[in-house]
Amino acid sequence: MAGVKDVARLAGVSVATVSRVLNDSAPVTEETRARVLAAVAELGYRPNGVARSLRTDTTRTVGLVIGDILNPFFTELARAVEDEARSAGYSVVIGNADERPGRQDHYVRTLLEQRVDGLLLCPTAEITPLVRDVVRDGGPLVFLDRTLPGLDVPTVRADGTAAIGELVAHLARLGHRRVAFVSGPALLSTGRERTEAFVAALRANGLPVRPEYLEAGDFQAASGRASAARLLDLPEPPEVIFAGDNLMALGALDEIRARGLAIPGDVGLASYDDVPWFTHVDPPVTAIAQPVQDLGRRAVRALLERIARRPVEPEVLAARLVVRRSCGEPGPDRGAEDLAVRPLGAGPQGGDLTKEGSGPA
Amino acid sequence: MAGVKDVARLAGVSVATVSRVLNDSAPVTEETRARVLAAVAELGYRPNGVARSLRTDTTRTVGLVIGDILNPFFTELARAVEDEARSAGYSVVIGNADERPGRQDHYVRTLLEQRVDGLLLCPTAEITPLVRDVVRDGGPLVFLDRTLPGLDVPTVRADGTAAIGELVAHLARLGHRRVAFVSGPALLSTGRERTEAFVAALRANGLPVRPEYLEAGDFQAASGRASAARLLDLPEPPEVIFAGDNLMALGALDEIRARGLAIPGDVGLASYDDVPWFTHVDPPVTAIAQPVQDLGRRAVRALLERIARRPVEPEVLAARLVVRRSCGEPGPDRGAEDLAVRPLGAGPQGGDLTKEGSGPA
DNA sequence: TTGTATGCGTTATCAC
DNA sequence: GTGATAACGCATACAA
Repeated sequence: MAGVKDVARLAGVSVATVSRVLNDSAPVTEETRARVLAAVAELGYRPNGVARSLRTDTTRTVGLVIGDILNPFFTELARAVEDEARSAGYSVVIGNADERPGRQDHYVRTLLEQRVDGLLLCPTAEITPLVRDVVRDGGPLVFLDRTLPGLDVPTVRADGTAAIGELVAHLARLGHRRVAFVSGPALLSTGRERTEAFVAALRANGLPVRPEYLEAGDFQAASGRASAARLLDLPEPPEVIFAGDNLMALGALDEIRARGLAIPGDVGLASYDDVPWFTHVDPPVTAIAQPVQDLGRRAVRALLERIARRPVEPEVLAARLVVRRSCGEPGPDRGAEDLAVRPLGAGPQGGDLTKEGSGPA
Repeated sequence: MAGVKDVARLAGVSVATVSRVLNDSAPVTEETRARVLAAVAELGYRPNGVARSLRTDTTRTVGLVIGDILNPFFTELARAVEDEARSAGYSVVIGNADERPGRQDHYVRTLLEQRVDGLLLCPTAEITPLVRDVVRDGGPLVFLDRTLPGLDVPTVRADGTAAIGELVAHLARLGHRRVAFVSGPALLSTGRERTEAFVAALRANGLPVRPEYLEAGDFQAASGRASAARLLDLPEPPEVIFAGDNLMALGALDEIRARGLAIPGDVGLASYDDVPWFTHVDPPVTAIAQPVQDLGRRAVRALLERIARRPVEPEVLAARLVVRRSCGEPGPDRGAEDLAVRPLGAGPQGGDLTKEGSGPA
């Protein structure tokens, strides 16, 4: 493959001049510039990014380690991160931890060895020694979506406390008293916080807090299904199951369907995370939507600041409740107006409506 | 950051020995090896992959350019590719073309400059000059999911001809005669082939082929919605709309719901691609499932062969029909047994059942 | 078994 | 405005 040398020879200039033209790092005669460009085109020269990175000690690349690439929340997040990074001239290398600390470490290590300029990490449950090391080293690092306890790292995340409060109040208003929650891993901020917010909301609304209604899942569909099964097998099963993320909601849905139960007649369902297909489930699923685009955008901006060695503040965005009809909300069994029909890709946070499904006027 | 030199100095050996220990590329005394490893640990040394790649002319990295990261088909594919690549010691860098030739080229260029060892490309509709160049250069390249006409590149893809034939026969048996198809871009093999198979199947089943029932979409949700709108506005609208991919099916679903139409009463719906939530739509969506895992796995294997400079044959896998109830299939309106409840992540091609939803015995 | 020295392709420093 | 050359961090050919 052709290198700067070949280009230089063909254009009758030095390698230094070629480099100057390619990076316009110094003034060059219009004529020589043309000759160089012609040579580049003729040889089909493609600069060697590896060599360039070695020399400049920068890769114009950031790493993004997500929890689970099959989770629509994370793919939307990845999409947002990529858009923002690209517009800043950075490439994004995605690593899929699959919610496994081992995999996470694999990618963190790989990305670090690839010398990415910065790292966006949605940490898995455990604080691994590697992550601790990386934090200590002080390289550009931003936690996204999740925090880890006791680690001083700038974090961009959403807070669902208020939305969960609204949801529980909403359920209470609908007359429900037995509400169960399938949480994520307690070691994860997103797991712990949602549980705490849920319990607090129960208390605030005068609903009983029953330990057997607090299931511990792992954000994957299978655990949602297993938890739903245990809840439904209880002598006194809950009236509503609130899943801690969209995959566990899918799992719960699987279990409910498999038992031939009706929603919300036999059991209601609500979910943390909103995904496009929730509007097409029968009945449409009441959910809490995170500001995914914003999360991604801000995380990239924060990381770029860190890369520039500037300090950044943690950012906490608010999630919001989207009322549909899976919890026994009043409204027609089927209708046009009460189904959110938002353009896909616009993301859940577009618009300022906080309620859907109020039915025809 | 610490380099081999520092490690060498601390361990009291030469840089060559350090390298030998780290890559065990040559025999080293157990004792010196221990000293080196100790030094590595003490310094928290992380090898510089950039320098290594420059020296060895290999990055142990492959590029994967997908059509759209918000499309579950592609994320499942990416997942499969990553798994297979990782087990072969390769990292995967994902680029999201967003179905735009410009973006595709951006990532192809970036990946090439990053000197990935091989490239997996799901080409967008147009043959761009860049892609033509890359093909001509003859580097390790494999097309995945889609082919481009007139380009001699090894391709791994699924063929839905038989499954589409089955679907149309299925619809004919249900008594439908007016069936419309929303295709992907005609420039894409996946767009063209599905259309051709559809038309051929109509003829084979004695159903009329009406030009106004052939809509041209672009594999994105918005186009599915627009196409559905046009079809439903026809003086004689189709009885069933068959969407060329899952996103256009989602768009069509949006439009149908927005009009307050009943499925399958007012209009039936079928989709190419199967996704987990199709089982939870009301009614569950009849679909054609692609062997996504296999596609990803085989593509990686093919690429590794090309990296090793060995020739590979194109691979064509079969898609299969999954009958549910969105086309007026008989069966209860709701039930446990007729809803596919497959573990998420196992993927649509697990098992050999070709029908779901036959109802209780 | 170990050490020395060269070069990978580029950018940047310094002279001219 | 341009050219010669050192250096980036590592792997390896060759020497010992």
